[in-house]
Amino acid sequence: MKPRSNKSKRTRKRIVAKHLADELGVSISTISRAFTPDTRISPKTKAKILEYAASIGYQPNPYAQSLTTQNNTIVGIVVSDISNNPFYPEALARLSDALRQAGYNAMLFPVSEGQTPDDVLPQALAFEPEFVIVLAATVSSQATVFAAEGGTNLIFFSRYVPGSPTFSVTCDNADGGRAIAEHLVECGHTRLAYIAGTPKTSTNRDRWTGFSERCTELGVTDVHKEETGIFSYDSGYQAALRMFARSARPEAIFCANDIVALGAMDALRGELGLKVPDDVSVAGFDNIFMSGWPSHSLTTYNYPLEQMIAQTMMLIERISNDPDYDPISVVVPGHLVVRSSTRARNGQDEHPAG
Amino acid sequence: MKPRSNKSKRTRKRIVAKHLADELGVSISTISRAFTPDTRISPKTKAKILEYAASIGYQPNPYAQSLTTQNNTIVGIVVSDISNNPFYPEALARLSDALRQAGYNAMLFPVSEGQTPDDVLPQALAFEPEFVIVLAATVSSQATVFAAEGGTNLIFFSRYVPGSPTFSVTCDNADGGRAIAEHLVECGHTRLAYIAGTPKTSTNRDRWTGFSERCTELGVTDVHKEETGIFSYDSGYQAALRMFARSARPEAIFCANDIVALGAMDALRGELGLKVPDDVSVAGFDNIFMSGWPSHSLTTYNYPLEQMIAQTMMLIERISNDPDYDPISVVVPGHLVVRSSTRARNGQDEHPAG
DNA sequence: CTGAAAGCGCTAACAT
DNA sequence: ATGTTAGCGCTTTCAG
Repeated sequence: MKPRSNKSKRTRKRIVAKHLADELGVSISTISRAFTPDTRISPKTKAKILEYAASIGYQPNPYAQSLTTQNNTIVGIVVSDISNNPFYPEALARLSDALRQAGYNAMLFPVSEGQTPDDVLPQALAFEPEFVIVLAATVSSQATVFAAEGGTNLIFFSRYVPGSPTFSVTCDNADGGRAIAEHLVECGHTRLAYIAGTPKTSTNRDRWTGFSERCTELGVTDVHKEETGIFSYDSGYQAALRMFARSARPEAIFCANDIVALGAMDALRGELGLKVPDDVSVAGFDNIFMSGWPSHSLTTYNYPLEQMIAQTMMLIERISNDPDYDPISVVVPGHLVVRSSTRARNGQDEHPAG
Repeated sequence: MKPRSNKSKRTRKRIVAKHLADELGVSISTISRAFTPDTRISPKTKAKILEYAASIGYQPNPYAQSLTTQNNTIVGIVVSDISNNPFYPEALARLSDALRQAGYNAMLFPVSEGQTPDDVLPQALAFEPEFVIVLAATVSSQATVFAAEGGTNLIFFSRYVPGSPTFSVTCDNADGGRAIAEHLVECGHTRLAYIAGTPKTSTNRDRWTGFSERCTELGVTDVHKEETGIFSYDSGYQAALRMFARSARPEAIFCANDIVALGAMDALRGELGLKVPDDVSVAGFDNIFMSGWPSHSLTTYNYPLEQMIAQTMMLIERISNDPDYDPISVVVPGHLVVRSSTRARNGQDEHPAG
């Protein structure tokens, strides 16, 4: 975190509070008060100062502010495998936007290849942010403790650490798995299959759990699980090929996410010459924008990104107002989006559930 | 940029240099020297300090550092319409990764709906970053001046401001347009069309210019230009429908980017029942990962993201070492990627040009 | 090679 | 309502 050499261009002259004070014939404190809410200052002088400041482009130095007030506007965002799922970048974009609108500044801490979130978390903690949002990654409980000691709240977005008392905002993955199970069974399918994503992730685990449990409840026991190493197009593609190379072919496939589903679908149609949904139904999870394209028109479970962002911001506000607010897991439900990749029964069709 | 209320959890006790000084029986200055390169300090004490610091997780306060040294590690990244093109998020992710590896910290400044980059740039400038990278957006020359006055270097990524002396790193859009033109003509097409993207962008303009100019050079004069308001799937979809509602249908279409091309392709195949490339050839620009999917297998021009990031980092290093380095425009060439959305002639096929 | 002292730009008591 | 003073945690002369 050490400052870099920064030879000034010409003679970079920064405008500081003293300049305004001299120019307007007031003290430096008064300048400060004009920029600090809930402080005693006459509206007249405040207006005068603000106006002059705007005209010359003065803004209080945030580093000095942080130093004196002992707090700052920075929220760290730790992200990993961002380009793997087209949904993460959007989450990142919206999150940082929401943060900015709430007066925070998002600082990005990408986890590079070969690194773990634990490697980059300290860098984020150096800025002593009130919050660090961990997006699509897991962090050791060790690191969690470090953060807590520094007074930083870790918020897991779209992931959670089971058993560990941390803040998290996730999609209701189990409910999604259940919804898909119901839908496929309703379509009349009895030989089902699941194509998995990254094994150790909570998303993968919970989607499978919800799916298989609901299947059992509905009396469907022929549910195959096909493992893959990772959430990816190619994973889905290869998994589908493997499954259909066997004799017992499924009638319907639920994929761990849309990307995997899209891959599976392309393998089924392109490589195996099967028709979707006539020969096999395919469903995904996330409802990424490509899933709505006519080329795939994928049935899926909508990932409630908007609400998750909103919940995250609410959480941040709550914690900010009450530092002793206890860790909670916010689980946001999504909804089924039926398109034409699953066999429609009785004229049932696009059924916009939300 | 004003600090937010931040009541401490329990009694948040930050570790500061004085603590180490007391504990190790040295002065604060010595602690500082242990973390500052090129300073006189005995290797022994330095090692002792660094070791102890690591054990208790001490890091110098970056705010204090910035205040005293008058420089910082922050690089602002101004981004807009990030979710419109799946390529931007990747650029963002890689850029911030590269920055971090170079010792910088990426701070995100998203341009929200209804805002312009000019609205958020001041927020970035408040942190007095040495650099602000402007991604996929344009900034008024007015704002450019403000930045320069504060000593901040603006670097346009994937955009440039014609005529204005600024730093920019762009893809060779004109070359790409030319390459596609050559390819389509080589395929034997004579009635060509271009589906545009966001009108005022340099990417859209340059791709069209290169394309149309090369067509002319090659003696092909029947080139239609179909405008759209924006780079999007739907733009491509609708534009294709409009074009094919007319009597003079093109034989080949070059789309301003892959997203537009994918939309056009789906309209052609799904809605109009045409075959690609048998009835019409379609080419895009960017080579986003979906373009390689079997479902579309789109011929395109590879966007040299990797090299552009590398060039950007080189630029940053140069400017950092020589603050009077004059503004330059770095233009990075990509290469043609032929897939099966364009009619192959003489057994010509996937021809990996890079 | 190390310590003491000054000061970066600002905010927050404390006076007035 | 405004000015004065004392730091925030660090780096950097300047002494030694």
